[in-house]
Amino acid sequence: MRAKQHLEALLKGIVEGRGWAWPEKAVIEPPKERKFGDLAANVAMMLAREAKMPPRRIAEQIAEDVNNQNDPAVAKVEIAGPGFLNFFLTPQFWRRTLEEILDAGMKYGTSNLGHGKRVQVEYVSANPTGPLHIGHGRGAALGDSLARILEKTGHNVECEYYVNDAGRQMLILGQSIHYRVLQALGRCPEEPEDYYRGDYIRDIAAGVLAQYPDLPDMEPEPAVALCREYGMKAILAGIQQDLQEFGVRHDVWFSEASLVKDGKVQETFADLEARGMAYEKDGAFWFKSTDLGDDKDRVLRKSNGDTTYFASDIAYHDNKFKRGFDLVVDIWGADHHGYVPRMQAAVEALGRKGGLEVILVQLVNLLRDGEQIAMSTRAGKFETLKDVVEEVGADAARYIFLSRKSDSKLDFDLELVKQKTMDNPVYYVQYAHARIHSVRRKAEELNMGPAPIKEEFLEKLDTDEDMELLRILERFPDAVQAAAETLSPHVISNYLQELASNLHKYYTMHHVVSAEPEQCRARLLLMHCVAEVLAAGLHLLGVSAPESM
RNA sequence: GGGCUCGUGGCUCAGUGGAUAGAGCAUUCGGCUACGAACCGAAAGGUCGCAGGUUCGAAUCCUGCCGAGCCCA
Repeated sequence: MRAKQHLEALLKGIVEGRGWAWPEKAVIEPPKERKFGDLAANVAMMLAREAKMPPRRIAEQIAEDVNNQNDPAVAKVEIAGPGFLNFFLTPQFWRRTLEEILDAGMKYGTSNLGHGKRVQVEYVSANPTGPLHIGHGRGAALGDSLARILEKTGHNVECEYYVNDAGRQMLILGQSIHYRVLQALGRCPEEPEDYYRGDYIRDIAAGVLAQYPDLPDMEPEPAVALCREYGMKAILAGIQQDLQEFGVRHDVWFSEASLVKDGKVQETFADLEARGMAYEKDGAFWFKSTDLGDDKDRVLRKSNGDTTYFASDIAYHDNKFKRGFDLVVDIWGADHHGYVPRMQAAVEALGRKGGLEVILVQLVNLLRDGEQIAMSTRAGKFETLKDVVEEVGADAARYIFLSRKSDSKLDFDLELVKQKTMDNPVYYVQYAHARIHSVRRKAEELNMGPAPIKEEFLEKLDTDEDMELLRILERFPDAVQAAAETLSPHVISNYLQELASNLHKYYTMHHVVSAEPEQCRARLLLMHCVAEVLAAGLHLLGVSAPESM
């Protein structure tokens, strides 16, 4: 981060000094190979057209200016390939990273990218009709981690769970429970056409019966309503507990029914109509989504007076923006992807174009020893999130979810995730952290502690492996920022993988405790900083950083 | 039939306009009488689904096709 900024400022001055505009697409980034230096700039190539000169000629002129400036951070600059400027920075420059990490501690990597922008992240939002399954876990891990990353980069974040407590599914839930109540009493009720068959329904039925003994003798309609309310509360309480045990935070639990009750849906209808984005036709009320690129207009209120699911969703998003969020991030299952253009159109119709980001999370394929485990809430066959977390642990589950892009489907093999091998990289990263603490404990027994930031110690960090670790540490803020910009936590897990790998290599090649005292203390300082960054990164993923394993 | 997403070594995945495409697993070989071997080193393994196009340069952008998954009709 610091290195990038430093070079960009330097180069900008030079480029503008020569009368060229700094090209928007110019980048400064670590090259693929170490021999090309610490950071490479492609600015000369980007300028070729404007300057009407071959890229290498431009690069030569820039390099000359760089050399004339005698910048203390730049050891040398080379021109290579089609016109890259390859920068080699001084060890002193890289070592300053340690001071930054010591000063910032767990706050290292924090930035003000978001400028306090208000962001809502809505995730999980599963219907309260059954326990969370493994697919919800993926959305949960992603949403929670994104919230942490956005907060670290200067956004003001609020996490929300939308409770779909108003629709037909809730009626079916009530009917399912009622059916099981009657069945438990041996009354042979008629089997509903469509109902939730999971065992948890029987448990809820037993609970509601214990609390309302006269339930079986009530008229069906109030009885089902009672079952519905009781069941929803019970299931929601279970969901909340599962999420808590998974380490996931929601600030607000927002009820769909409250929107309907408060007349928000009608308000939004009126708003859309006033904007010319909705109309009455054939007794129904329509959203004019074709104006915004959808392939057909969508019904908001059917001719029988019922409002659609989409209608309350529009009202819900309207409400979100009215609560003052600058950006709303929704995390949905990929099976809802057909819904995205419609929702985006609705947001645009409300005058909030660009205010909604939808992240689609692909399916999780749950396996055991390579064999697929069937999942279906309705049929009651699924491995719940709770069971999976109990079996493999929250850390391992979260890390697997967050180490892959959310838009590719994921095989989650319970046996592989339990294994402590590189098939399950969470242990690799955690082990690096634990190892450092093990060294620290050993050093403490000998009354050795990390060196202070002083040149006589710092200059002991002079091997290739020292430099490589320093360069990676320096890049952590870049990784956090990239993760925030692309809403991709897997950028962090990739980074941690690389840092851990280099730490393990360092550990094997350079002994700490048995080195001579100044060397030892310098290395303890470096290791301490690596541990801090590992912990900070793992924290962004919601994964623990154990001191021993 | 229309749409969305994906297609990268045997397997799981990074890389989304830059230099000789990277990791891990699996395979083969090597490394603990020094801080934790849940580790490290080395070898081998790829026409980046296929075909065109855009440009100084394409795994990356565009078009068409093939294949997988999902959604809508």
